[in-house]
Amino acid sequence: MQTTVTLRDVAQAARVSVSTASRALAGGGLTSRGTEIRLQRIAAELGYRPNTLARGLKTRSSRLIGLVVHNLANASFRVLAEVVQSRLRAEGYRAILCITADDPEQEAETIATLQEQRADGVIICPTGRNGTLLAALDRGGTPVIGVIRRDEAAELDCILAADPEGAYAGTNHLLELGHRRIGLIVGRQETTSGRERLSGYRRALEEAGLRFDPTLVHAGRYEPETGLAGCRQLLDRPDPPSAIFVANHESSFGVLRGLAERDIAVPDRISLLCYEDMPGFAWQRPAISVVDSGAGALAELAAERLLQRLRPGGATPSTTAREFRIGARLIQRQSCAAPSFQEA
Amino acid sequence: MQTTVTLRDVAQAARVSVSTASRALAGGGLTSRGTEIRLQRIAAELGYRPNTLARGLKTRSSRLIGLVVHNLANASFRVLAEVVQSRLRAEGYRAILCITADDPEQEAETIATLQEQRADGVIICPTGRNGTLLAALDRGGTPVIGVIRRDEAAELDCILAADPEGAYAGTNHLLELGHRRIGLIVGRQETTSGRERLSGYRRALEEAGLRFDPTLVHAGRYEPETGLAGCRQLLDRPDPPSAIFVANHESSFGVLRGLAERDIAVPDRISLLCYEDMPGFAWQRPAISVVDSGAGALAELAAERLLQRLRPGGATPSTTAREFRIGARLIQRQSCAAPSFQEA
DNA sequence: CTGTTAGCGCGTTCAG
DNA sequence: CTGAACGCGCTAACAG
Repeated sequence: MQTTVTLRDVAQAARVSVSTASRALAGGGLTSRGTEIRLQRIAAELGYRPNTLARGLKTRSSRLIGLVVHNLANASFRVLAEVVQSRLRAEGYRAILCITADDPEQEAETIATLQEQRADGVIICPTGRNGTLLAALDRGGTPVIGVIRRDEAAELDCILAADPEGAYAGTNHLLELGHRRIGLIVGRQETTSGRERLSGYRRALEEAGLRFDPTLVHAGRYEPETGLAGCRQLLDRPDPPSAIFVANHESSFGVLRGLAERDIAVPDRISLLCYEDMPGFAWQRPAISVVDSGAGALAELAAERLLQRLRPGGATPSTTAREFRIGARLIQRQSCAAPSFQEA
Repeated sequence: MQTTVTLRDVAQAARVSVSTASRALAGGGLTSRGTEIRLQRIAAELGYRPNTLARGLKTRSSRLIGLVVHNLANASFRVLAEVVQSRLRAEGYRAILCITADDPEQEAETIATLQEQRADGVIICPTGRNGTLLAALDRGGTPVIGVIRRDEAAELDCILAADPEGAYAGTNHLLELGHRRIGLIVGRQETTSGRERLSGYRRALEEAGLRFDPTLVHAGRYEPETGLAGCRQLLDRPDPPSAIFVANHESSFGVLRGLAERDIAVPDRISLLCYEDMPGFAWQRPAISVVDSGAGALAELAAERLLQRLRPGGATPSTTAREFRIGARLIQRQSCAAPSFQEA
């Protein structure tokens, strides 16, 4: 059954040596035009498929790239996976999907496996606890590109979102509309993005001459529940904010629910601004304004950067390890408006 | 730099032959306990990582599984990817993520590449145009499990959703609430799920003694736009339905929008029932009732079935190729109610 | 331009 | 229980 037709079979059928067959099929013009097309034909007839394992053993390149993310529920990771996969495929690479659940142990195990698999490169959103492993991998010759979060312990190429600027721009937008009390739902302060978004919010406030009020800030895990809890807490205040900035993507649904359960009209009563765009936001009613962190562009740059280092003579890490930022973009839809008089 | 430590290095350091080292690290008790743990230690010290490529060349097994889906936006595909990836990893396999965009050409190319990569198995949601290729792959010894859609041309193991029953149950639910005119937004009739859901809807209607009215049915591409167009069309009728069953997951957002833009109260004015659960539905206001097609269970069964065939002595296709159905489940939330008197 | 030779790193016979 | 030899399928030296 298992009719694995090998290069030798093709060579024999064509009455040439294996190496000639190899060269002809590689097609670099290392054989005469005649034998080249003849071998192409014979190979096709026999249904020959080169064995990537054998080739990889020889060339020390598996054409496999590790794509390591925390999950696929987050819109950014999803876009990352789709874009990276497609860009890599165009260059003859395949992506191994690795999901870590933001768990250092699973991440460590994943890195080890990727090493055994002789992955040619890795694109990873790090947990931050395995920087040493990642740095070693990179130094060992396997390019590693960090995305979204920076691993402080590793000197890696990394592509990040412009979170400080994005949060600043978003907050500013609300400020310009006239809001003075702006609630913030933000991610855990142990993460880069959590910290950076809070700092952008804070800077905008202070530049506008407003006092930073920590009680208006609700930092928590990346889950809808965080948004619901934060939203309720903000609404329960004697002096609720006139706008809420949900800078923790996963929490958006929770906030939406929190607002709806008290029949709070958006944007008439409270303005709502979210972070990281996703298809659902545009279809909501009112359509939700967002700070788009540019996951697509980030993914493309990550893939490009990796591919560049994969090409012969590609940049080595030590000389060039650097950080890129993808600009954030404010997308105005219908969920933000000037505060009602009552609040002003 | 590239300090690739090989089995030979380990053997030399331990002053044994390569084969002894191999056996010791395999750990099947083929060496003395002493050398076994000694080699384990030395290997660890040297940071030895077996080369999967070389091993695969020898054992004819890459430990790689092709995971082929149309996209990652669809909630079912997302769950499929997460679950399959995790289940496979537990057994030492890795998933290669392949996205086809439901395009037969990309699918064909993907299958070819997977063959070159010597994937040990494939889990695929087929486009339906490459059944021959898939069947050949399966017969060639690489187990292929079809999911979600059936490829008519290929005699494959496949795990499908219970779409006829799910649509039947959903429609019945609305019928029991007292609805008599139920609009249906459904997928393209070229797809199994599109046809089966329509037929389930139809059967429920007829069993209830109602005439099937094709003008209440809007079949279209798997996109939000389909839902918006269908919703508008239904609402524009002189006799609009009192309930809408959105049996095309991607269209849900569009229907939600269509309802909202005319300020139609759900479920007071119109009841809404969707298909395939996702986190967002529960967080909506009102929370959306759904027919859950059980993507998680489907993914688990697909992985399990594949693993089973991968194990030595696993079932061969010809003797056992069969179809599984994952039961659908109605999840009642708040978007369905009895029709208002005006409609009855 | 083509054939011959030699491994890539590992698992697995076959002797000892 | 251990070592020596072979080959998985392919590419890359080196000759001719």
